[in-house]
Amino acid sequence: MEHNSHPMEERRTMRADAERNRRRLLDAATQMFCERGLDVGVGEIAQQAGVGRGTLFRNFPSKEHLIAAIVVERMRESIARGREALESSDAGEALFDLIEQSVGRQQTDRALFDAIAETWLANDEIREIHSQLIGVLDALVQKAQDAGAVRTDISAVDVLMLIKGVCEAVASFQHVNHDVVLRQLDLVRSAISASGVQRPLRGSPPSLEDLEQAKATQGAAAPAQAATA
Amino acid sequence: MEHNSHPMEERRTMRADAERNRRRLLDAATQMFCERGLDVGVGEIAQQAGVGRGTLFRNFPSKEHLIAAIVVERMRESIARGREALESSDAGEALFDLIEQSVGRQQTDRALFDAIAETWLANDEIREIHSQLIGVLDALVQKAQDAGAVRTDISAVDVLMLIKGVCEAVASFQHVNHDVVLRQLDLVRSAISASGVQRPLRGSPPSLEDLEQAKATQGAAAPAQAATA
DNA sequence: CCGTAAACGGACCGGCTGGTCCACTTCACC
DNA sequence: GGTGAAGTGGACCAGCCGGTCCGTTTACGG
Repeated sequence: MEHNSHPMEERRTMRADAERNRRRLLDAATQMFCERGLDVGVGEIAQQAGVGRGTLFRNFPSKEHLIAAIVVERMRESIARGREALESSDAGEALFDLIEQSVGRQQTDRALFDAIAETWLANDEIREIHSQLIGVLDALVQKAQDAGAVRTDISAVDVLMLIKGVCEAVASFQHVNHDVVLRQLDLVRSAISASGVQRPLRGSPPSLEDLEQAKATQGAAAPAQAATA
Repeated sequence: MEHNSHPMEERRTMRADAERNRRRLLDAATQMFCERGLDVGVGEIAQQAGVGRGTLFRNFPSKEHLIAAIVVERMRESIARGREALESSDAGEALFDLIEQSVGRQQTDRALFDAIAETWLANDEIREIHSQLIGVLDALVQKAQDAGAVRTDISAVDVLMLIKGVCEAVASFQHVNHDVVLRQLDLVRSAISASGVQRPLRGSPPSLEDLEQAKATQGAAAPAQAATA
């Protein structure tokens, strides 16, 4: 037995040190990406994790795979927090809290959302998880709307974009005073809350497809285009 | 002519072809940065402009200088549009329009705001222009507040961050359906409009200094510095 | 026209990046 | 403890990047 597990199965067990190193890599990379953006070098990451570059590339076939792994991990966490929020009795507050939490977590994380945006189509796993995330958010928004806390003409995608907006705005003026962030969050709250709605939003509440389809149309154009002078 | 102009003065006149090439470079770079982000190579830019790399580097001592030049140009345009908006009789609408315009212009421009964020401290000229921009925006917000269209507890910086947020959110999910953008703009409008204010914003209206000071604390790490000029 | 300084462009450079390879170490099972 | 496979790490590679240099071309005043 002993090599009992079929070799064709996914790796059954990793050697303890291997697993530990993988974790270290993930942690170091997460931290460094968050602090310094997506283009920190793999060498630096490996060093920070206390392993050699070879180890990094055995665990993650390419830098992109590493990024993808981190993104997946983070999104799983987000989904978990979303599910938790769904349990709350006050859906409105739960939603606002979730938004605030998300921004707070990403506030110092320059790169994570970037990574999602850049890789989400490239990787099936990420697509899948992303749609789960939207699903949870959608349920929460729905619940908050039913509770009368949130205006009824918005969708989870709208909310997601608001969150991303705040994250990005904050990130790009690095380390703004925390008050500024709180104010932005208050403004978001004011934007989506049910009371004080004066005019309906243009268009109709977008769904996940509205993002994916859009992305597809321009996927081809990216690398091409020679000069033509 | 007289080489009348002192040689130490700024270049008085450029040779016609030189000026034309500079313009081409600027245009090509603007377009490419907007479409494909800040890390398109200088070679490609030069090629697209139909000149050699040498020409590029004579006009702009480094890639960063090129970026800075573009940013300055764009910001000047923004300021002009802001001044125009100030003339309007309906300050509220003028402000909303300006926001919508700004987002619209940047919608396909992945990189411009990035560039501002990354270079604004490094380059005195950009700092100066940026503060002018805030000034104009401030006047407009003020006027809209006096007209009762905009809630009184926000500042130009708040508005700027909102604009940036929408731009970034849109940019990172590249080419989202235009409806989604309009909805975000409506949400912003709803957030900052005077009617329907339910609760005051936390903290106090931030000023330009709140951004700069924040930036300064971490400025040490910046890449600039060598560029004395 | 002609002379010349300005402008040009692309060959070239050093450095850095993501990614590969393989001699060596370590774990885990007997 | 012995043994072999799994795991390791750093030397190494190719390609790309921003930036320089210099022989050639071009605009433009006379």
